[in-house]
Amino acid sequence: MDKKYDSLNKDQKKAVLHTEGPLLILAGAGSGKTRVLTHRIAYLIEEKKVAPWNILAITFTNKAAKEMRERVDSLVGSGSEDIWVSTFHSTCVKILRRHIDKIGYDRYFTIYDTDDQKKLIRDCMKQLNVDPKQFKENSILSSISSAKDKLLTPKKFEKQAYEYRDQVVSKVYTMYQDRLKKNNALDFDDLLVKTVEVFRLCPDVLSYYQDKFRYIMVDEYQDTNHVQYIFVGLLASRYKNLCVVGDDDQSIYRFRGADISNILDFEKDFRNAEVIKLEQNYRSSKNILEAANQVISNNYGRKNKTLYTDNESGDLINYRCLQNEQAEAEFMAGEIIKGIESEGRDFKDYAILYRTNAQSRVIEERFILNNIPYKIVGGTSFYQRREIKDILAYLKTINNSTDDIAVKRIINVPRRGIGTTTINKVENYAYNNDVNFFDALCEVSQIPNMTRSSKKVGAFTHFIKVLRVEMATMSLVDLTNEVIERTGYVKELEAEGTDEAHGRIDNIGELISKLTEYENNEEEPTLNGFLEEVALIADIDNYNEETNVVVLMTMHSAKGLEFPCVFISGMEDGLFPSYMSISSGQQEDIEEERRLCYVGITRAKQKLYLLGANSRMIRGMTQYNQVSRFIKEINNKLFDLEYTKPVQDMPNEKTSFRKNAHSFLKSNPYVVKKNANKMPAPGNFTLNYEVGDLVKHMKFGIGEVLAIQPGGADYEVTVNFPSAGVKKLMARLANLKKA
DNA sequence: CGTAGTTTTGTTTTT
DNA sequence: CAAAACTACG
Repeated sequence: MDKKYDSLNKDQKKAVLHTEGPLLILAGAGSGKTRVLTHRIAYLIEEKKVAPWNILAITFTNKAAKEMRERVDSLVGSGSEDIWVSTFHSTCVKILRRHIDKIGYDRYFTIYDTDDQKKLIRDCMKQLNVDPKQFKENSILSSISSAKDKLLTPKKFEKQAYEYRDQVVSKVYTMYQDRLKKNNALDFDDLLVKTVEVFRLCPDVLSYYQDKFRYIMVDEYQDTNHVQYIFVGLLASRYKNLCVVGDDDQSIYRFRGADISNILDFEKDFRNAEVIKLEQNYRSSKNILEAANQVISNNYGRKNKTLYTDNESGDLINYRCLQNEQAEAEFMAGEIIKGIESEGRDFKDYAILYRTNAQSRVIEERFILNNIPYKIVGGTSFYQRREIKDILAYLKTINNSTDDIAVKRIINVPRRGIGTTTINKVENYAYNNDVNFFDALCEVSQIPNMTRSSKKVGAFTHFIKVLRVEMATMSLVDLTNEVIERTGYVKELEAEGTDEAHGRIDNIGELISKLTEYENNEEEPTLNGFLEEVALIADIDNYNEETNVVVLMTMHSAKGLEFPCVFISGMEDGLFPSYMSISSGQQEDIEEERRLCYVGITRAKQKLYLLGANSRMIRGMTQYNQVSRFIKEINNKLFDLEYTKPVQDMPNEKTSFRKNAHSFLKSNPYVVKKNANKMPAPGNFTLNYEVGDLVKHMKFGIGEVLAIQPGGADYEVTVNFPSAGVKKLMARLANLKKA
């Protein structure tokens, strides 16, 4: 056997060599599970002589899939391109593109994202006269989605809808599903549901894939939902060479239907399943790992395992409660600068993790001010931007005119004088004659009282039809440029002339380059193929750890990643754990948050900061939160108390019952008070300018110094720039030169 | 039909 | 605090 397998530890090796029959690998955080998976695939191909095309590996993100393929490549040399390594969703799309016609769908279906789903649901509610005040589309959407997860068809759902609300949902669900089919569209849940449907209705198709995928591996098994569980079960039922990898402590997608019992009951589902635990952590320092273990030990119903590491104890954990979210951001910026200047760190060594995407804003503002390069992963992603969705809607309309949602999106964008009254008339006509929206538009002359707008509608449908013909002889980039040109989309933005409009134009340029990239990389680039790729992409897929920038993301997005230094921002009750999880009163909700905390902590290799703010602006309201309960679950011996300085002024008496970091630590027996009040000196450098001087800044140009204040290890300099206004800068970062 | 101005609403997390 | 939804007017 090749010596590359010798680098594995005993348990890892056991997992690699166990190739036949069901296998559950309980892989703790940082225990090298990706190494195990890649080596296992290599072993199957090299030593067991399994054909690469007989292997299916399912990962959580496209990024993970790509990485896995690359790593297998470097282990086995070649052949990895024939392995199916992809996410659940892309795997299903691949299967459905070949076989969905067997259950009465068109193989060129489009994929609806959450935005599209919401619009369609709203249309259905309108049609059914469901009061949107009484029934929120979001809650209806999540009911429908969870019904699909459980493989409840509209018919089955109707049968068990006893309550009034369920009956309403049932009506909407039935119509929604019907409209999806008419639009020749599938939503995310459908990708799984329809694949299972194909498998169940067409035994020959199922049989083909069972035989093809003799060896199946599923990563992040703790986050699979019911359909995914059924999907895997169906595929693996013939050979039973199913290897699932997961960690029940890292199950963080319950809100999306993930069912933790899939992993907890694996041994029941597959008798004689082998179970291997990977408990040695190679990632984090002892202190960090111990903190993580302490937090997670407060959960019930876990698989019994304890992570250990041979790594050094490392630094203590830096827990701090700052005055407000601005101070929190400022502190992070300062620490990063310090690390770069005095510890030789790079920007890319740092990750900032938070509970909610909204928290990124303040941090982003601070980083811009301090010239810290950063990248935000998640939130409103590129493909969710209005201008991008608009252009894509044109492409979708050209690609598939039955996609009502896309057509409606662009029918009057840019304005061409087709307003709500016209649209309503066309909509009614479409509904009454059971045709698609675009077809109705084409038959505009049949619709009564439409003399005025029929000309404009005709021009629009003609435009689309022309492009549809031209498409055959054009590249995708040319087609898109043609759309932009002939609609005057960019021209209109130029006329606006605002910063925002220019940003949108830049984004459209970015879309063009993504199209170019797609056309260059793909052997057979098609419009449909591009739209599919776009639909299934997640923001994390574009994250590149090589780029030397600080990365900001939610703890959910950070799963599977690791960084030398990690900040977790917003360690406050009500934010993390979230208000929702506290107020629901359900133990499970808090436990899920705790698992998320465990995920967050275990991302750190060397240095961990847990930060909170005394007050924080949330949705326009200032909130005073208590210290997160998760902080209290960590033994104070692990905190670097030297840096846990007290929060001085409380905002007012009303909030005095809330514990701040200081009073908590004071009342805690573990606390050894050590220089608790000492502020770090302003550092060993001096400023060569003073108040009243003119200074020069890289970005803002020349300005006048209004004030200089010592703050932490640095000076905060207030400068009035004629071009940019008054800015507060950290002296170390701003690199101001006397002018 | 389009616009500007006003009111309401919402936030966990995402393939 | 924003974005979305609504309202009133030309």
